[in-house]
Amino acid sequence: MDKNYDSKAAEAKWYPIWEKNGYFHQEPDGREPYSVVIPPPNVTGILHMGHALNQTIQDILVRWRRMQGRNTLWLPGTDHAGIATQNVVEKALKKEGKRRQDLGREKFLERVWEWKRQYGGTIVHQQRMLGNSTDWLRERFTFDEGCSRAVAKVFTQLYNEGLVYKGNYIVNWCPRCGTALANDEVEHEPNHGHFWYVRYPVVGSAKGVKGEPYKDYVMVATTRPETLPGDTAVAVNPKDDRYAHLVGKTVILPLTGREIPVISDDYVDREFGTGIVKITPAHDPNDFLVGKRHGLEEINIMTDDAHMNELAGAKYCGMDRFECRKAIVEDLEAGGFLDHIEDLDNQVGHCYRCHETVESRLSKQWFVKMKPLAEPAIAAVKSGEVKFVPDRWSKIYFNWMENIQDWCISRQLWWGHRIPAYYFGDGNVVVAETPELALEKAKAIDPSVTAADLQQDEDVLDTWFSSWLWPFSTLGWPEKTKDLDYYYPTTDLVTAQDIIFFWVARMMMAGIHFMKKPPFKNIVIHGIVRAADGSKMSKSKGNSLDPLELIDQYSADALRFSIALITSLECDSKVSKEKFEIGRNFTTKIWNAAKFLEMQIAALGGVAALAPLDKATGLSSDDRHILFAADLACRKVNEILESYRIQDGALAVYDFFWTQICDGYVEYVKDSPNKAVSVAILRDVFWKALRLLHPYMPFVTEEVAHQLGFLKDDETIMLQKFPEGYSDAEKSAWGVDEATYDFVNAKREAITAIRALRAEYKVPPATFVKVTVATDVPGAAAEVESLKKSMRAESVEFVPAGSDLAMPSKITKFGTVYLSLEGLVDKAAEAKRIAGELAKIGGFIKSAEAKLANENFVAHAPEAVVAEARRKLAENKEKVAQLEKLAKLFA
RNA sequence: GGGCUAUUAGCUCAGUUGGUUAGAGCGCUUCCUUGACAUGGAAGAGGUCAGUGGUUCGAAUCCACUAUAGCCCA
Repeated sequence: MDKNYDSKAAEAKWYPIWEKNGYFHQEPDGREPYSVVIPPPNVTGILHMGHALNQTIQDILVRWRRMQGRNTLWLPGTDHAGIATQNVVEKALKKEGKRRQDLGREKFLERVWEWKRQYGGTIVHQQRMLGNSTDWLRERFTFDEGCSRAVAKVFTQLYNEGLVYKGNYIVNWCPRCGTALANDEVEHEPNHGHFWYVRYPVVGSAKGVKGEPYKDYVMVATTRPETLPGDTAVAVNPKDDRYAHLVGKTVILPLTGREIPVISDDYVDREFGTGIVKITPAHDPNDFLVGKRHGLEEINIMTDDAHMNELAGAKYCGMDRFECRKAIVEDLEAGGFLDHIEDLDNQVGHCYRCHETVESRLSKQWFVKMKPLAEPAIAAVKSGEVKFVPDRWSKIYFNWMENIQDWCISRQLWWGHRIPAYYFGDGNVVVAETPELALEKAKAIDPSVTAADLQQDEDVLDTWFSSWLWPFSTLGWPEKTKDLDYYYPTTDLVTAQDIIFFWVARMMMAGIHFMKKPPFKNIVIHGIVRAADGSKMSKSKGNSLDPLELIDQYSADALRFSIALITSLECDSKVSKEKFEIGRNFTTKIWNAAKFLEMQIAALGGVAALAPLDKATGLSSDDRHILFAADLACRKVNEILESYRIQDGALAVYDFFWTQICDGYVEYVKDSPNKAVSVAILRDVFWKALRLLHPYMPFVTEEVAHQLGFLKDDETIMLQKFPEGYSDAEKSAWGVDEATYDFVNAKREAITAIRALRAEYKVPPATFVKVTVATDVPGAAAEVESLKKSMRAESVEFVPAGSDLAMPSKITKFGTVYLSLEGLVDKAAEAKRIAGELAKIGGFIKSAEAKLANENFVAHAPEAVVAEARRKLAENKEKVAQLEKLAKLFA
């Protein structure tokens, strides 16, 4: 093996081999399936830390299940990201001085597809760098032919069921993207705004002039004065006595002179502002509802790019909305209508794609009726059929599902699934999966209709309208495929909290509605990767880490292992670059330990010289200790991964490999009296450790497994059996039990004690010391050689427990260890040290005695707990007795 | 306004249903380049578990309130 591990070479070598040999791909068979669909990244996207975390978790689970022997599918793909992709191509067009309208719909779409072919593979390529074991043969795209067919079918079916409808409603409108947005595509952000207090004169009252206000008016507080020309009423709360006399009267809308009614509605908050609000049904969702209740006129005063139109009045027509706000405020001021201005912090909606301030706008859009779909989706989680991990996310899910609103699914874009609704004649509409079927339906209404008469809806569907079908459209639905039958429902869905509503909840609804089964059994929600200061990573802030850069610097294995070790499912994680040194250092450690093993095997004359484990006899306590530790680690890791505790699993293998194998057993093997057996054992536990590690660090484990000859050239660690520990028969044959494990731990405690004493007394590292151990622990004396080595002692003598010597000592589970300093003992210092220890133990004894003196404790606590407390107390009392005797020797 | 979460060592985080003298990594201190590894080894310092009150024989863990921080929804 080379002196250093070349991660770049290993990663570049193994991934293509895995992919080419089809290790990621399996076909339906008789085994239990384990299937996962990847949250499809945006096709315009590049790999970020969020993907790295999300996909590392999935790959760990998938590789683990595959090694367990499950038939495993991890299905990759991307989504077509309507707005984002269209924006990218429009930007490129702009450089050529063109708009999409100049090309026309068909040409423009050709351009987008061209772009997709050229650049759409970026993230898919980057995912391979991570080592993802996704089945690339089954890669899908939300806008590919099959997914598009699924979308058309779903839209049609929902329309036929009355769950899709078209209506004139107020929607969130992004004036920059020129399209409607769903409620959850709007991000609300704090804004330092103003409250403008405006006087609306009451009709019939004496009119004033500038500087001499109206004698009778109502005072309206508004945050959006530019919408004033669209007002069609002012409203007060019916319970508000202050204004009861105004209800039914008419007021004059300033600047326009238009007369509008004063109405009463529960929606009005008496405490907010003046308790009187202007009602602008075409420009505010709440006002819209009020308007419907009271039959108010809806006056849309803005264009689709947020400029004022002719209905806003000649003076304002053509102005940008914010420009118009200024102008109207000035005019109100000039006309004596503006009373005063207050500062107000409020929330303003922004487009989640381009961040433009969202406008509420009245327009004709398609909606999905959500309540009927939500009910069974709620029930599936309530009944436990589908579980959230961690469970608390189910509360968030219920909260959203129970207050669900209809979903606006039409988008005024070109890039996306065009709505399969066709118009003809005088307001007729048919909805069908294909133009041909639409024509048939149309002919049923009017036999004279031809294909040329059918006008397809201009709008496309929200990208999420295809993503919500992902778990089954990707498996071939609406065809009845083998894949669909075998892999659906998928087992686990792994995603971050921020798309529970966008995606997870909707997939639940679609899965249940169209497949009659929820799309997955477990929904694993992990945190968000944050910058070191806790802020969100963003390109504009410049605080984001690039996973590809980290891979370049530290290796993919290091990135994966580090991220697994530092993130927990429970909360968001703060990461900084230095964190990835953990994984890199671990990789180095694995490589070096492998080199050691290779050398040991070579020294013995090759693998063939190793004694088979089942015939190994005369195992030492250290041999049995590492076998016990290996057994424990295997059991633990399996159990931990069953409950998705990725972080705990990483810690468990890390500790097993580094502490148990490297710090513990490797040191023993160097001087093992029975090398052939010990190296055989090291080889065995090493191979187990590599397989335990493989889901976390796929590349270095594959490379080392081959270098050490665990695998032939044409084999892969990916498909080896995931270790489960040793059989009871093996363990009993070898004498591997907890008692031996504890015995060696006690021995190591004694070694540490001597090393500590050496350090305290500044014994030079090269100096050999004389050690005495006072102990009754059975088998202790047999460890003399390994103790001599580890303590760097010229001699280790054993005397019966209770033999008090006038030397620096420490009390351990292995016995009391004494370090001979041949008359150089600083008596005062030693007395002080002993006094310190006595004080420490004294505190414990006091509390332990109080505890055991408490009858309630003895009566209520489980027997084992009480027994343990007694044992501890006795042990420490004995320690005190010894320390007191020792103290006398130094007095 | 409604809801969720967090607060444990200088930093980042573990601590599974309440039951040892609360752990890890990084950082820090001291020492060590002996043949796997200085991307390393050995030894060590460092915490009244945010605060207050309660339940309990027993609380970092359960409950209530408070403070601080963050997120989601309206």
